[in-house]
Amino acid sequence: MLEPHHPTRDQIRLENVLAALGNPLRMTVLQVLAAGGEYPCGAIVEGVSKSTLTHHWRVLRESGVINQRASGRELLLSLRREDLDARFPGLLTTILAAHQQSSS
Amino acid sequence: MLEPHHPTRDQIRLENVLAALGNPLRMTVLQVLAAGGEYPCGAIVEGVSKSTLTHHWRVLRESGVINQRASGRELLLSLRREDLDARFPGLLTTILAAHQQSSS
DNA sequence: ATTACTGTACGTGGATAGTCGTACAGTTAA
DNA sequence: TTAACTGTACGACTATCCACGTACAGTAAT
Repeated sequence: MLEPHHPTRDQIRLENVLAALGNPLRMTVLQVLAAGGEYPCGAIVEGVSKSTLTHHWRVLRESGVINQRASGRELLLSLRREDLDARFPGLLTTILAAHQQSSS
Repeated sequence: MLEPHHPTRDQIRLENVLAALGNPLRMTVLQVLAAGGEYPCGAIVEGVSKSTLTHHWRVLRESGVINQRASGRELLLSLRREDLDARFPGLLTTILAAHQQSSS
């Protein structure tokens, strides 16, 4: 399977990250991936069609939030925590904490 | 002039805040207001029509980012820093720092 | 009262977002 | 080699976003 395009660390733009996370489905994905590890595309969100998920993977990938790595017939998703922490220190941690706050 | 509707502190939703700031014009507004104080609508951004600005003021207001207060024939805009800091500790500071990082 | 000023409301048009179904490419298993 | 599985590509459709011009309401100044 072809490796999709990812922005380099320096190409990650704050506005794209915020816009990507300004969506409930994608915020949920962030929360799942924040625990660490890799997940195939189909193992994160339920009740949404495959083509809809593909759309959201693209938004998250092109904004620099996630990485997609081919493995067999799966694409494994993971959070680009090191890159995001290096580019915008504290941002991810603060957003995740705010989301916990918000959903309680 | 009629006071427009603002969400209460508890009604502020993280996703709305992130979506509001995931736009270059509105991020610029945040940066201006972050210095503190109140500004009339027409004194923040140039080169955009009044009706376009009204649209962005609504997005920022309804997401809970800004306050609009009537004063004479002006509406004074200010950042809802206390409310945002109370609701999402550190979020605003981190985003502003990230924006400085991003624009350099 | 009349005029000027500040900003919103409303309608419009083009662009983008979000959803889906179908079709297809690549990989693995039978 | 066939069949099943994972996910993307593409096109369609609806809804929302973003920008604008025009019209109007409220306030202040003349």
